[in-house]
Order: sequence, then structure tokens, then C-alpha cells
Amino acid sequence: MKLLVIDGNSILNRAYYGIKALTTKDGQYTNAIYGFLTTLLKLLGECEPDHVAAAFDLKAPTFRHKAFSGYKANRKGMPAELASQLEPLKELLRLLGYRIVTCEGFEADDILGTLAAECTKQGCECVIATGDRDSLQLVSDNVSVRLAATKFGKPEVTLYDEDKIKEVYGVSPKQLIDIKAIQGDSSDCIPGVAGIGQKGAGELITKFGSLDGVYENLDSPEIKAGMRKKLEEGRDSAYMSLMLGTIRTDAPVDRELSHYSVEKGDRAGAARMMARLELFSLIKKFGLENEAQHLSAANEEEAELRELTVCELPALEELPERLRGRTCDIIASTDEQGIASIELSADNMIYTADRFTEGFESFIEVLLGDETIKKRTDASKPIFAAAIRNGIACRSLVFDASLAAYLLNPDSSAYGLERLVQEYEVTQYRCSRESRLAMLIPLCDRLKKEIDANGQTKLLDEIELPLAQVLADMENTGFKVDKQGIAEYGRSLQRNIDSLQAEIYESAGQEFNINSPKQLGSVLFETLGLPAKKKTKSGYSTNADVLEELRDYHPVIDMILGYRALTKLKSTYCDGLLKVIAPDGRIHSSFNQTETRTGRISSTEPNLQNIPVRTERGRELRRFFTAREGCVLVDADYSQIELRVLAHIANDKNMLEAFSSGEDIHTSTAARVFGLPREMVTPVLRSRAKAVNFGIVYGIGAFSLSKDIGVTKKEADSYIKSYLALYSGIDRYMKDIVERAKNDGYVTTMFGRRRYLPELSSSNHNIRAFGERVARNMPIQGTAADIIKIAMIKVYNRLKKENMRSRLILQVHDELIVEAPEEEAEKAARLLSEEMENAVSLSVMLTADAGIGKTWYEAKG
DNA sequence: GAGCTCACG
DNA sequence: ACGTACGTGAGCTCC
Repeated sequence: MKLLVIDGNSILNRAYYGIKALTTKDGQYTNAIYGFLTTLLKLLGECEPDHVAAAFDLKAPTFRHKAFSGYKANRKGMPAELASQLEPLKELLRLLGYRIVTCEGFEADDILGTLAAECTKQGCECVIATGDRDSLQLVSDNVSVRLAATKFGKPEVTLYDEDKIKEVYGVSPKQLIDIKAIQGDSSDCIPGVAGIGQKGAGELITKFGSLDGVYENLDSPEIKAGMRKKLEEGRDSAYMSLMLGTIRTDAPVDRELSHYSVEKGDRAGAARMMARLELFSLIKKFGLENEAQHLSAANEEEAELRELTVCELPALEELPERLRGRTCDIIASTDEQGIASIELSADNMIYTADRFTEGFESFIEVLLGDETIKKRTDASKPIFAAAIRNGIACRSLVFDASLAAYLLNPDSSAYGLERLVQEYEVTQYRCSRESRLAMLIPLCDRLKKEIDANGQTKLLDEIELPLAQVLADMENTGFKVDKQGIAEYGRSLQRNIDSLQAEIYESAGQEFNINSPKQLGSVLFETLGLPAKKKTKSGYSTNADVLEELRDYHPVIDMILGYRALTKLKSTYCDGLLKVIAPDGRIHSSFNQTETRTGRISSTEPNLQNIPVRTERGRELRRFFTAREGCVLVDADYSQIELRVLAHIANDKNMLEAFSSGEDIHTSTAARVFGLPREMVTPVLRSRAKAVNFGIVYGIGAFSLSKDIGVTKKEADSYIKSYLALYSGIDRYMKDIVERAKNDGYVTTMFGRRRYLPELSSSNHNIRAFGERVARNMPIQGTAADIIKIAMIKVYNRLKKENMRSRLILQVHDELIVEAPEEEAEKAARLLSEEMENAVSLSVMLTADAGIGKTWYEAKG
């Protein structure tokens, strides 16, 4: 038999510090639990024990209570974020079938020692898992230690047996105690002998074998006078340290080893608990998927009432009658052709059909197109998109579980059905056949309730759901590009890159991979000896800020900056875009609606929201984004939407006034902050004021502002102070919003979008400060996102209502692009800026200027 | 797969 | 004392 004894507190502690913060949506910290369990899995895999004991200290001192005096008194207490994970972890371990061992008056260490000793007595193998080297003294021929650490989120385990200890420390396990008795250990409050450290202690024990051996040989010529004096004076301390450093083997714990055999546990309970902790990947890792499937089958009675009956598809002519005026749930699979198959449920009955079913097209046309048939589903965008490809307008799609779940908590990384069912602990319907509808129906019921309770009904019904259709249409339509133009531009870049590369090798005096920050760092800072400024985790930082400061030191720096700019354009934009041009000559990006924590949409494969614009060379790329034959592009962007939103939300008199006067906001900010008449504001002053305006929106710190605009921190600080004195409404808002966020646990936009901020209750200053910046920024960025979403829906509906052939094809956060037939262009431009400006009514005007052009380059400004 | 770098608002 | 602005996505290197 083989017993694994886990030093619970120690492993938990390593896990906590080895994994970045991780919380559930309601703020329960879970990073240490996650790290502990992945470490446990690794240990189980390596050791395959049949018996397991998880030892914990009985009283974990939290950092709020000053640690008790005496032994281990100055060991750092647990931060609250860690302490709160202790009990859930123990509960989870019990559910998984492992025995928890604690002992009044003894530490986890002593439990390890006691159980290891018992194993020795009974001739069993014992593996001790800990993060703490103290336990190495317990190693013997039947006891090994697995030293566990969590590095960058990954568990690491190192085996220490007698040979390994000899190899690393040059002594036997028991002698480690003797060394420590002399050396001491400040973190454990073991004094040792004053003035003798690791080296001295090691030599003494190697020579004389033990602490007793040292003191028996005090007169030995091998001990120098100074050392002898220290040892004489420290004798009592050394022997006390020996006692303190010896792990006890007499803790009164259950020594009947068979009682630690691994039990089956409550697997469903464990799965439920992992789901509640939102540790979904662990459910898989522990092989609990099956248990997770029937999560709440516990509630048998209710389950019986919820049973789905599989039915034949009703004849087409019956369908409208059966479904009109009702709500049904649908799950569809889609492809390039449109809807491939559909599963639908109404009145607890299931119907399925696919495109090979007779009358399928008419069937979906009625189902999706009939306004009186309300539909709920798990993901609406693909259905909207496929319906459009089938030539159908999908109407009355009234609920989308993924969008609802995103609004309830935008922090999650996935909104698939299975995951949501686990997260919300929804009881699935019973069904004789495997069907996702069994999950979808109760999940929609549940999410709908929460949305209503959160006051997010309008946000879902009037913004996110209609937007899904707009995005689907934009994806289908795509953006025409000039493939040959991009290719030729790429070839020209490549020629420049090749010659720059040669010049760089020449100038640096060697060939190396310029794309490798590691190699580049070594060339710049070692071979060429340039002054290294910043460091990253893995070496020298070589980012543009750093290189910029090195420009004057060496001609190669400029070349590298140029090389970086060109290769970025070539690989990300030329090569990247060429790869994703569809057969229709257009790029169909995906617009993701459940990705960002602020409510913005994101764009992928390719990302069309970061096409270069800031430098002329990059902006050239936009000449290849064009309109189809006979069409032009109409582009409009909001002017200063975030600052206007801020002026409105904070109700700041001065900023509202500045906007209503129509002045340039950065110039007027500069004039007021620097106390100058408007004419005296220089470009430099205006750009500083602009940086302050941006900084305010981001939650600002004097340090970063000073770095950004190149003034001293003190100056930056005084800018911020005068800014906030001038815009006192903003000052008040910034203070109030953080206060409110702390009370509520979340912040909201004007339209009820939420973001939870568990960071605000962190005991870590940096994490808390981050939470505060987010609290200040999210309502601004998020409200601006809400507004442009509303504008998009209005533009889409207006174009449709006016029977125009113009199509919305792209959104870039504060910018919309429409592809319009030439004859509609003027009208589309008016319509676009009108709908954008009137999307919502604030106490400050919104302005959006439209431009028209054959290419994106020409249409924008 | 993580880290670095850099493109955008 | 310590680190340092909000929100994204993609390509590259290196382990």
C-alpha cells in the first residue's frame, strides 16, 4: 500500500502565489483551489497512491489578526483572498473522496511526520507532497518527498529521495535538521547560532555529523577561534533550534492507515461544486463530465414534470397553426448554404428536420419568418446569418442564451450551452433522445429571470438581440479588397525589408534573427553595449519606447524601428489579409458580440478594427479596401464620443459648456488647465491636454501621464490636479463611481450593461488600483459602445425601411462604414451621420461627420 | 502555449 | 515599498 500525505496549507499557498487572480463572477477567489487541484492531479498521476491524507493547519492565521507569538510567529499570515479558498477546497477534497486531517495544537508538518513515521512502522511506502523544504528531513528509505511548486500557472513536482538530498545538500535527511539548528531560519523563527550561516553550518555538520558531534568536538583544531566563540555563546539557542526544527511524529491523529483509503466520494457533488466555482476545465481533468451532465438530477420530482417527447415533424400546413402565438426553442446547425438542420421544441415536444426533409425550406421560412412565432435559441447570430443566406428575414427571435449570459457576466470566456448549464446549475429536461433542447429550455427560463431581475431586459431586447442580426448581415456582406493591390504593396515592402535587413546586419556587425526579442536584446545590450533600460520577465525589453530612447546611441536603432514597422505591415496586414480573402473577392470578418468586458464588439479572422491609420505608410493599406463596382464607401465617425459621454455622465458644467460652444475640446482644456487665452495654446500644450483628457478616461496616474507626454511626474501631477479642479464634476464622478462600485460590486453603463469588479476587495494594492481604474473607465467606454450599437441598429433599420441597397459593412468602435451605390451615396451619408448623432439624447450633442470615397483611405476624413 | 511586440479605438 | 492608463487581436519566437 502507498500513502500520499499532502501538506495542504503549503501546496495551497504555492498554488495561490503561482497563479494569477481568478474569481467566479460573484467574486469568490479560486486560483489557489485551481492550482491545488492541478497539483493534486499531477501527484496522483506520478505516484498512483491507494491511500491519501490531506493535512491542514487547524487555525490559519489571517493577515488581519496579528500572528500569535512564539514559534512561526513572524510567518506571513494569509491574505483574505487565500483564506477564503481554504474551506471550499477542503469541502471539494472531501467530495472527491479524500480524507482531511487536522490536529489541535499541531501543524500540518507534524501530521506529515506522524503519518510518515506510522508508514515506516508498518512497512508501507509514504509520499509526502509539500511546497516546503522543511519536510525533507522526513525522507527515509520508505518515505520520499515530492516538492511541489506552481510556476506560471503550471504545477511542477520534484522528487526528493535520500540520493537526491545527498546530491543537493551533501548530507542525510536527518542532518538537515542539524544544519538548520545552527543556521537558523528567520521565516520560521528559528534563531540558530548567531553569526553562522548556511555555508558554515553545512561545513560543520559535514565534518562532525550532527549538532552533538559539533559540540563534542568544540576543541577540535578544525574549528577556528571565532567560530568556537559563536558556537559556545549560541549553544542553548542551537539546541532549542534543533527542537523547534524537528518535525514531530507524535501528533494524535488517526494512525489506522486503512482509514485513508481513497473513497469514491460524491462525484456529482464534486462536479456541482466545481461548476459553482466555475472551474470547468477541472471537471474534465477529474473525469466528471458525466456527473456534470445530470447536475441537478437531484431534484427528481421537478425533473419528472420536465420531459420532452420526440415527435414527427407535423405536416407543413399544420405548422403555422401549431406554433403561432407561441414561443418555441430552436437549435440550428448552419453552413455556407444556410440552415442545414433544425431542432425545435414547443409544448415539451421535440421536432427535428434537415435540408433533406421534404418541404424543409418552406418549413424554416414559416418558422423563422413568421413574426407571431417567438423563438429562443442558444446563439442567434449564426441563425440570422444563415437565414439571410436562405433569403429569409428571421423575425421574432426573442431570446439568445449566450447574449443573456454575456450581459449577466461579461467576464466569462465562453458562453456555450453545456458550460452555461453547469454554471447556472440548471436542471435539464428529460428526453428519450439526446437533445440540446433539454438544456436550452430550462437555461433560457433561468437566464431570462436573471436578466429581468438585473434590469437588463431592454438592453438585451433592444440592443444586443437586434444587433446580432446587424452583425450577421455585416459578416455576410464583407468588405471588398483589391487583392492585386495588396500583393504588389507587399512585394514593395519586402524589397525594403530585405535591404533594411542587410543594413542591420552590416551595422550590428553580425547576422541574427531581428524578430527575436531575445537575440535582438543580446545584440543591442551585450554585443553593442547599449544602455539597457527596462527588463521584462525573460530578459531585456526591446519595445518601441525603449528603442526610441536609444536612437541617438547607434544608427542600427532607427533601422530596427523601420524594420519592425515594415515587417508588421507585411506579415500581419499584407500576408494576413491575403489569406482571408473569400472567393467573392471580399473579406468576411467575424464580429464577436460576447468578447469584451466593456460591451464593445471585437473583430477576428481577420481583425478589421486595427487596420493601420496613424502613419502614412500604414494608412496606404486603406486604399485597397474598396467598394464594389458602381458603389462607394461612406464613412462616419463620432467626434470625441467618450469625452462627451463623460461630460454627460459626470454632468460637468465646464466640460458640457466647452462642448456646446463647439470649440476644440483639447485646445479649450489646454487653455483652461494652463490658464492661457485660446490663441496662446501651442500645439505642444494642446497635445498635453489631449493626453490628460485620454488619461482621465483611462483612470489616470501621474507616473504614466508623465511618461506619455515626457514631463516630470510632478508636472503631470499638477496637470491632473488643475484638471480636476477645473472639471469638478468629473472629479466628483471619479470619486463617486469608485465608491458605488465598492458598494455594489459592479459598475454599469447608462443602458444597464454591467461589469463586476471583485478586484476592488483585493488586499493587493495593485489589483485594487486596477479595479478602481476599471470602475472609472468601463461606464464611459461601455456607454459609448452602447450608443454606437444603437446607431448601428437604427442605420440598419433605416436602410431597410427606405429600400436602399446601401449596406453597413464595418464598425470600428466609433466609426461606421457603409457601402453605397453611387446614386445613394449622398443620402446614405446624411442618413448615417443623422442616425449616429440622434442615436441617443445626452445633455451634450453628439456629432458624426461623414465622408465619401471610392476607398476607405479616401472616405475617411 | 506563453511572452513579447505592435496594430487599432 | 511598489508598480504604473482602458479595451481589443495577430504574428512571431521559443520552450
